[in-house]
Amino acid sequence: MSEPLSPQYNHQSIEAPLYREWEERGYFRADAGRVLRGEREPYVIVIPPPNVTSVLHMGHGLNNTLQDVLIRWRRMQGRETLWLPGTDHAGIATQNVVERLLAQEGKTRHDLGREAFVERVWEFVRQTGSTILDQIRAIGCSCDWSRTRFTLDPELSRAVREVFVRLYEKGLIYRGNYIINWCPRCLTALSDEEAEPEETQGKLYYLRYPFASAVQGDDLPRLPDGRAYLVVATTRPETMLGDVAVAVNPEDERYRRLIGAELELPLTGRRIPIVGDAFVDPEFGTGAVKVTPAHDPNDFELARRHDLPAIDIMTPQATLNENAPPAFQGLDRFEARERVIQALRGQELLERIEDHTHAVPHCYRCDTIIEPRLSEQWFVRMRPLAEPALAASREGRVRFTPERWTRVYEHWLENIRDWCISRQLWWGHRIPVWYCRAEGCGETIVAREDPTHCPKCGGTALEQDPDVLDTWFSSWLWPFSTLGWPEETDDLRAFYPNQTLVSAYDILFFWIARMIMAGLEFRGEVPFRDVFVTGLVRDHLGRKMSKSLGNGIDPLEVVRRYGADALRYTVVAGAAAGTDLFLNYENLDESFAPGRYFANKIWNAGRFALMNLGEGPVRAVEEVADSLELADRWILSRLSAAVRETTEHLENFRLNEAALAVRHFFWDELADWYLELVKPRFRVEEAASGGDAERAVRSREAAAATLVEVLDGVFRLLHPVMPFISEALWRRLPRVEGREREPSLVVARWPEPQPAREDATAEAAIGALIELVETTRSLRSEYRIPPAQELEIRLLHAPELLRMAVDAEARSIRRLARVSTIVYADRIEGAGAHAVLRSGAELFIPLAGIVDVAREKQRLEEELERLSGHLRATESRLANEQFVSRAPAEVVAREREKAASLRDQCERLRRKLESLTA
RNA sequence: GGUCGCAUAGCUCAGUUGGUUAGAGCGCACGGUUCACAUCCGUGAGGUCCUAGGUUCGAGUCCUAGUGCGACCACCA
Repeated sequence: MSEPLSPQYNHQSIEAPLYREWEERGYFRADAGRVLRGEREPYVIVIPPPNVTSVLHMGHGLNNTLQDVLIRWRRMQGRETLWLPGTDHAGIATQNVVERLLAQEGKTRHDLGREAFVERVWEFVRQTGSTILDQIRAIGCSCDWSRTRFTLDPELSRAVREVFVRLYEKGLIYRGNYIINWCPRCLTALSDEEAEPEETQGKLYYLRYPFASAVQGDDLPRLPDGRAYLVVATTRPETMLGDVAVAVNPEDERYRRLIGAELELPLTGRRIPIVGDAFVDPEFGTGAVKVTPAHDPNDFELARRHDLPAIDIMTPQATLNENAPPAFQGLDRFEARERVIQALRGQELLERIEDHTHAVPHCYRCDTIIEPRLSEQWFVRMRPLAEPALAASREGRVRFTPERWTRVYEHWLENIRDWCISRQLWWGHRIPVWYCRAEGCGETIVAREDPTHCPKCGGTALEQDPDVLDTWFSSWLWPFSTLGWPEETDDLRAFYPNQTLVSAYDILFFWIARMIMAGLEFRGEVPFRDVFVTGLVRDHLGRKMSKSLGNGIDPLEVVRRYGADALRYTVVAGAAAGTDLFLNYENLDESFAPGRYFANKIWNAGRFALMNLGEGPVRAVEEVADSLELADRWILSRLSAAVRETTEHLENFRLNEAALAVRHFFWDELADWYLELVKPRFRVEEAASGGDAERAVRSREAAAATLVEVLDGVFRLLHPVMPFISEALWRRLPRVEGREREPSLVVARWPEPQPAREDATAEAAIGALIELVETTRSLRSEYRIPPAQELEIRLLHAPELLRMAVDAEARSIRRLARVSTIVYADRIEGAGAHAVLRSGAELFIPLAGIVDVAREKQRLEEELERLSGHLRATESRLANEQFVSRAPAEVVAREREKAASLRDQCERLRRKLESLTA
């Protein structure tokens, strides 16, 4: 308690021990019982589970800080608060990481075999699995670590199976042969959301397909050998080897009569028909489309309509297979493209090549170009799940902040497509489907428990589906699977639905929308009432932070250098709701300056206050009410306003404004003015030597009581955003007589506004005082008066409020403005600096010999011009009858007051100018 | 192609239902060894609130059009 505080805030010695203590005392742990007994309202957030192999990046830093602010604030409000942490097994991402490690040993997963490989991944996950969670601890997050979950935990796996079986039984899960997004590197199917379109500069190739037999018509172009041909345009010429038709629009006059004719597919010799289909856009390319059902989703649909076969010409690795002509077999798809073009050109079958920009889908995990591929996969029928999720947002049962995300969400649901959920991976939840291999049986078994025999034929030759589920198939259950579902646990009853979800917009479809669907389907209730959508973290050039660009910022490095609080304040204050946060990775000092400076300021202001307060207990403000001085009443009033503002901002998810409001109060009001104003009152001996010792003691007592009260309040307001520094200083506050204090700010109560302490008189008086000091300083700077030179100031027309403040704070004014004498005067003489204050007073500083008349005159003229401009505008407004009759009364009244005051000020300035000229 | 968002100080952004003389942080300039803090203190410069119309007594804020960015969605091969 009594060790001196260092002038620099040393976060390293403070943060880790405090965090350990909070955790040990169980402050972060939620108690379902208190909710179920009706003792407390719950407040629950589930963390967006980071990938188990990931390391903390600034996106986590931002997102988790925002969650912690909400959680800590609600906890202080007395809610039973649960912030449930955990990690995601991240199917493809994790499998890729371990496969890369194996590759370094020169092995593939196939060398190990499935079982050994999965064990290897588990080993890796056990080793690294808690890294990211420890990093989240380092930024101060108050998660309930006793409830940490992993999407591959047995309980969560059970929920996954339950969901699969229920959906299957309901007919919402089916297996089928469709075109899916295939990653030839990861060797797995992907969902539509996992295929990321990227604008790509490509080519549009115009190919000539000769007619197989003679056709009528002179208008058709002909090859040198006399055969007529049709031109088709494609971006992927290599797929022509799998063409089964050419389609044209039946309305297209150019081609209508050709429907039914046959073409000879070059390089293969196959005969393919020309079909008519309204899908074809006559405007694009030549208006004739090659149809490749096995390698394009549209062609696949078109082929179904026309009963055409699909010819798959590629292997899973996207090399050409045995269905391609021998010359192309084994070639990679892009190499094949070149060869096909060469071959066609050789036969004069390549018409031309154009540049063409189009969106090419890439694997969201490895960025390989997706190959649309025909294969048998499992799907979820989404339409029936989407309807209730749409209704939930339309009826306001789930709300998005910022609101605009509602439309994005609804648009996606309105156009939802079935979800491909099977992945050809080894790491993940195995699909709970078995096939009976018994002769002539072929039963498909979908079961919660592993079956031992076939329920149809009784045979035991069962084979489980080799595929695993999309990793998001477990994440979408996160808000309730983590609470024990499908068991009807206490946690589930107490903490579902959750209250708020905090997530970046890039996983709106992947995760947020699907959670809402799952919550409604399996619990009949939205999983959370509010979705707080955060922005992304970008670098100063606006690029998303990423490993490959090397433009990332390591939050732990920031914590090490400036402390968690500096990091937290910077990101909270810098991230307006829903907008991206820009940070310069090349200059951390600058990027994190707001938090760094503020933390230091808090530390020093706190240190100074504590030094003055000493160790002894102070009296409660209520006990010294009669001794409170103007400044005390002012700061107490301001505190109440700050409490109200901060709370309102938090309630509306304007966390940045909340942070700024606290900063403004702390720095611009408490530190800059109140601390300066009370300084003299803590020098009792000095004050007492003036005569009235008893009065000096009482004044000091009042100041101490107020200071402790205000610091206590502001540390509480500060705590959700800057938990460490606020707690460290708060604990050192002297005891207040007759009051119990909570053991920690973590569990301290959130302050309430105190209307009884709001004091318009004190606010106006101290406000006028501040203006006086600032104007004096400004004149000093304007006239280049040396800082050390003491001034005499004269006040004319000083209103009662200002006199009150000047009398109360004469000593402080002398010090803060370096003024030796303050005189109330009714006239002024001689040269000097002159200003009209908003409070109505006139300030005059005699400066004979320093101020030259010409200069002062010029300044006054400028001032007069400025003021009369405002006056004219105000008067014209008041002259407008419409304004006077229609504007709210208080606005008009305010305008009238303003006009009167401006008129008065202008008048005085004019007189002063006259006297100067005379 | 569709939808949405953004455009305010050198930079990053606030500005909540239209209503005092449009704000903050950083940066910049000038001045400061006042016993909490130079990660500080003081003072200051810097804005036709993208453009053009409109609604209104009143527009940074609402409407329309345009320009420029950005994002998301989408089957033009």
